[in-house]
Amino acid sequence: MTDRPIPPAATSSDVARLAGVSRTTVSYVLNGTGSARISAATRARVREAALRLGYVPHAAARSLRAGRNRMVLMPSPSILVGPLLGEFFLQLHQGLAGLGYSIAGLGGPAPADDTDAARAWAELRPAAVFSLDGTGFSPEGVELLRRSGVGALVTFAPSPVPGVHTVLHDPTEVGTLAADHLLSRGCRRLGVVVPREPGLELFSRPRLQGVYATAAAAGAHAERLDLDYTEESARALAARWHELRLDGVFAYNDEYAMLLMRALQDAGVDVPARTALIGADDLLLGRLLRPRLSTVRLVLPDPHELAALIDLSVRGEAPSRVPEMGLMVVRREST
Amino acid sequence: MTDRPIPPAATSSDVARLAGVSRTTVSYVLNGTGSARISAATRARVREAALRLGYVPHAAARSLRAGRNRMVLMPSPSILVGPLLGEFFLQLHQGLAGLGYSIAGLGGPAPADDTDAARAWAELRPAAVFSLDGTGFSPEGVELLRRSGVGALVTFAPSPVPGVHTVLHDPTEVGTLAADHLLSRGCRRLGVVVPREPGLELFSRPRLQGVYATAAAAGAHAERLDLDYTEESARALAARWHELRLDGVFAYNDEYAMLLMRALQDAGVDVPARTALIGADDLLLGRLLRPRLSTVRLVLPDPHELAALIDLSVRGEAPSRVPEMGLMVVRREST
DNA sequence: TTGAAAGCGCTACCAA
DNA sequence: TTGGTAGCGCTTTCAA
Repeated sequence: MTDRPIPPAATSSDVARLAGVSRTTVSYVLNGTGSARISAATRARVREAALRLGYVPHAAARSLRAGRNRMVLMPSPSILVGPLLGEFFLQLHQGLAGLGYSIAGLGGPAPADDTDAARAWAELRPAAVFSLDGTGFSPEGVELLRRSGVGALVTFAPSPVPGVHTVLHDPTEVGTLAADHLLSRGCRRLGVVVPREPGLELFSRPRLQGVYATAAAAGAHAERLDLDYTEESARALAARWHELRLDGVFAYNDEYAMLLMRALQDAGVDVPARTALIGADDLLLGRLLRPRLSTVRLVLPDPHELAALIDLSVRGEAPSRVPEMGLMVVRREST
Repeated sequence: MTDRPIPPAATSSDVARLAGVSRTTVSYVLNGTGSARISAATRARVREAALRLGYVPHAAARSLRAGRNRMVLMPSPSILVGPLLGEFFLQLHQGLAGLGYSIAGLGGPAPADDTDAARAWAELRPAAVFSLDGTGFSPEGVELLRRSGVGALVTFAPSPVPGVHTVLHDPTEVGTLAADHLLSRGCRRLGVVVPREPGLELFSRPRLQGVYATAAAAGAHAERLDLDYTEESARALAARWHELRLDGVFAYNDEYAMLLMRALQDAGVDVPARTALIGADDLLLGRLLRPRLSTVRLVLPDPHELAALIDLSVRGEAPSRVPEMGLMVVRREST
């Protein structure tokens, strides 16, 4: 890190002075607002001056004056970046938060401080907030954000969240599809692998519920199998396999499915003959397992459609429809 | 989405009016600045009014006035969130960018618009920018950000980036360690699996170089094996295995290693007897393979130390030292 | 074709 | 203990 003293940031006044024009003119030229009315020579002088000074407009001042903002906030749960980096970011956030900083980007806050999160975002007066896992969108959070003039709130959720554009995705349905599939393969005693990792409960619980409901409706048995993301835990589970007498298992996702499959095979349990196994998320690794892993695949909505929706909503128009998330069972060899 | 009209955001003037005090007093109370000098009764009235109005301070106005900001920007490459979501976010970004929005959060811009990215961040006048993969930290970008008053720039890189707090991590070293390990296991003809995915080149190329250099120094052979993240590609590679006559392979990471191991085993190539195989990143899945996968493990720096460093740097003090990233070979059964 | 000036919401200096 | 007020950097209306 060089410690050469840094010149203070150039303002539009500095640019104006160097170019020998008024701030008005600078603004017109740089924003192309009244450009047609400014002579080419002046335009060139202003541009040159801006470049020379390394001028960068001050977003805060601009949005303060404009009364609005073109920033879209996309906070994200640390689970999305995997356990190693996720943990790192989470702790980094905590450290910075403790020092009084707010963070825009990876590894969002714990779901605990829900309306705190909303408040932090509201302070930034963004045009939109896209909270993947719904953090910050409690009723109070939504109220707060809307009253702060945030134009569009978007999330993924099983049922419409009031005041929020909800991309419908019912995690229950993942469990339902998996259970339906297992039942159609003749299974009558189902197990559901549920991760013990705390952050995942939000996703795992509904998947479990889906299996329960479907099994109950078909008069089949279903039970929950808690699992740590470790070999030991999987081994312990596999050791109990005889007494469990399960003929079909839905694992939270393909990684947990792989974990269990390995343990079952090591314990001499044949998949799928003895126990059928299906995962979720359709990771490549599922195709590399032997037997190849059946899975429930998620189909994300069209990003461009979503972008257009956000824009529409920010501009105060009511979008006609919100895209949905799709699901499909991919049958391979493990079921 | 309810379409109930939203009241305009409350300002500190609104709070002052409702509480029957001046804006000064509101500011003092809410920020605890001169709190000691404000009567408890007044404090309570102000707090009550703020709550009733759902008042949220306007970060832009505040940082404009204060001349500084407490925001840390952590843009992130979409690779980090996996291929499915990564692709989704990347396209969402593009869509929004096309509509004139700037995005803070997941799935940053392509490395192409490097100084564009820096300019976008500079406009926000954040206290710090932590760019994991160094995007935006070209010499021009750094200059731009520093001149815009950004207090701390942090990144991971193999050698100190001028003007940036660099958490030293030499990806070359990953290749070096892997190659050293393979050589120590008696391998003389090394292969290096390099992903064809474009975003990964930044990381894969140095790892390859590390192997080349180490092999050359030991008088051993090393060659590059391009691989798509698909089964077909791995199968095709395995089919050429006889002619390649390699006795040791370093795969870009554990996932690619798993991909190759599967293909090799399907082709009847014994690992490690015929060819030793080592991955990187120490993912759980490596421990689930048979044989268990050897790997090069990354040891991230202490997040709290990093947070403290950022704070120090923002406050204009020169931190004594920047934490480093560590590496270690984890030997299992595949080598 | 260009400039002067008001004002966005907030904080902090100075006065009362 | 509290209030008046200036000014952060920018855009935009109105006037020249």
